[in-house]
Amino acid sequence: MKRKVTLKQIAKELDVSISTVSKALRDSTEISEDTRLKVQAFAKLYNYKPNLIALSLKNRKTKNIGIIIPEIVHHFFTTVISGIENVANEKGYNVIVCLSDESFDKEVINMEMLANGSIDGFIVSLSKETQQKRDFHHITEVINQGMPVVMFDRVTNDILCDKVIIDDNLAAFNATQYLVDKGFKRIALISTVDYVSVGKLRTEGYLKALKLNEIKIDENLILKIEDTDNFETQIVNLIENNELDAIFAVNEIFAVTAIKIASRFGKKVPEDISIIGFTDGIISKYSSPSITTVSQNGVKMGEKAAKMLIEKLEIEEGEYEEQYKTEVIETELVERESTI
Amino acid sequence: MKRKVTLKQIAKELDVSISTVSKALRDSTEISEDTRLKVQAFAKLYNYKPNLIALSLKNRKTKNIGIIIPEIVHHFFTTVISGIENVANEKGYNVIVCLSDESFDKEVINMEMLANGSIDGFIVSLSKETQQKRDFHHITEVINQGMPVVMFDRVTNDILCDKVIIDDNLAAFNATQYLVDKGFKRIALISTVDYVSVGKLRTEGYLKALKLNEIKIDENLILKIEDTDNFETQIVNLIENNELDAIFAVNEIFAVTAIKIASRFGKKVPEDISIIGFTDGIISKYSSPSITTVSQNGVKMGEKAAKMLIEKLEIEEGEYEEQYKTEVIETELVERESTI
DNA sequence: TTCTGCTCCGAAAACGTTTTCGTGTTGAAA
DNA sequence: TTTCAACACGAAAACGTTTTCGGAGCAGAA
Repeated sequence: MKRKVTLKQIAKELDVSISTVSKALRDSTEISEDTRLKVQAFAKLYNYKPNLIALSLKNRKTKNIGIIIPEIVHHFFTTVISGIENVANEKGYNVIVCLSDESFDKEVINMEMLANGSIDGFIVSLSKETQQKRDFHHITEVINQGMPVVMFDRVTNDILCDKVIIDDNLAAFNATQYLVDKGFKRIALISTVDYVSVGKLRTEGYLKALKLNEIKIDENLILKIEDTDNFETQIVNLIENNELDAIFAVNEIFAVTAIKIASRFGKKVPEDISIIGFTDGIISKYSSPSITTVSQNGVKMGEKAAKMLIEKLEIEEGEYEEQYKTEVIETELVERESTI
Repeated sequence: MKRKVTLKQIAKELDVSISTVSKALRDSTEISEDTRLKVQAFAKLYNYKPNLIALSLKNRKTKNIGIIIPEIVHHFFTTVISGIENVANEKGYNVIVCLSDESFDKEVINMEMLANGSIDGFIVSLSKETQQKRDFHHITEVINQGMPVVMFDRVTNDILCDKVIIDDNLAAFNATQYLVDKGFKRIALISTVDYVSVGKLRTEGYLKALKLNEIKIDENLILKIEDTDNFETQIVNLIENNELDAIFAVNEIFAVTAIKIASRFGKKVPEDISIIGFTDGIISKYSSPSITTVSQNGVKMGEKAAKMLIEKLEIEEGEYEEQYKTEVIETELVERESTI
């Protein structure tokens, strides 16, 4: 068990100073070729690698990016992480992942933890609880400390920073319009409660499409699911008690559950009822019938977010110009078997 | 934009020495109550938090755990991460995630990167390429440096370290036996190539069950899928050209695909053919029919791995006893709709 | 008065780097 | 012989902590 070798040890061994070793390894012209080669050979032999913690302390840069997301067992978020990793890795950054578990407190604790030197910048998607409380002091705090933050997907207008989102409103509008174009009139919506930003926006898009096409809005066809506890029975009620042409669900789980329940009531998908989901995840792809869905392209979101963050990090050097952008990732309707 | 306050600044402001501030904040008896309270009040006011990088350097402990996995867009691995996070968080550790993308080189680079001070220990699941090359020098190297490593799921006997696995052989045996008990004779296996450790073990379990029950082994019923490219057509061949009672697939994707293809050939699941998968992920749960599967409990694996690692980390202080354990997480057959 | 012991605090080292600023030695130019 | 630049290297500071050790000041005892 040989501990990692340090500059000091090399210096001692070769009977030169630490500074000489450091300079030799960085090919400084201050050092004669003789000693330079000697040092480099020795370093290579002992597999010297600079200690990154020491470098972090010296440079006040960690080359780490902190990610705070509500959940990791969630296909969309993993695709985002994957995208972030792609570009982070390429630019020499590591990724520290923290889960808020949809809890405000954990989100705060994790952020404060990471903010104390462990990372150079944040990529965040807000927890449900945070969105509900509308308390963002932990975010503003790190921003005030000069640490760049990029928010994605679950964002808020109360914070000024870079953001990467999809146009949830438009995507929902397009999905609904797609159903309208197929001639459906009784289109149900399975959404989440309004304090989840994306749920609200998607609901608005749905409503807009109906209004534009002069379809009467029937409140009975709009389901806002509070929590994932007993959402099945709520969907049962929706399908059992209403005549439906089509359903637009704001996520995969709701969509696939709707399919199951529909077929339980003898309604075949897509023959009797068409269903569109949201998020092009594993479920949509492998469900039978496979699900027509709004693809968010999490990888692209992650890549974009990481690019924006790293750009800020590397610029920060010079004068900082407080210019915040909001990037909108285009969505796409992936047509599969769950719609006519 | 106010930068984070340091001990030095507090010391200057209150006109005491840095050591006094440090001691006061740590409630040392060396400091009079007067100055102690004064310092603490000031620190609280300016929201002082110790810089973790400086602490890492001083203590030679980062309180970070490095995770290296082949893929993150993979339900099983995310559940493992989730489990690791659970206990890591509780014990005050952060988690740095790196993806090898199933590539040997990326695995090596990531490990070397993290080994240079960023973390205290590793939790690793080997990439396919690494398993194929059987080159584990990067692992032995960090172990030799005194850095604890815990491997999970995709492990190797060539390395001595703590491991967390499931009994793939037994699990596969049980699943196969379950099918035999239902009276099936012509049971197909959809597995991966042998160099993937778990694929090999599961194949062995399948064979063992057949032998034990004196069922003739038909090589035509055994599919070893090399890569995820055109596995569909291979499964088509299997189902089209053979009379099958049942299928045992070594992962969810293979299982759900088999279901789809079977029904494409007019064979209903489970009436005409029973199917068992592996990994109790989202697909198995939401597929229709939902899939009977071997549940690995990734969360538990992650928790166990993290516990073992942290235990090693906190003991390491005293004398190190080279005692390596291999924990076996029990599996469970989750019965659903895809079997009679 | 001198010694002992206690209270309270500061200097300095250490963790592993990088970098600035000397400084001693050489050789050549004046 | 003196001066000066070039060369090669080292000392030290800095990043932000913690901790050891030493010491100043003071009170009480001898």
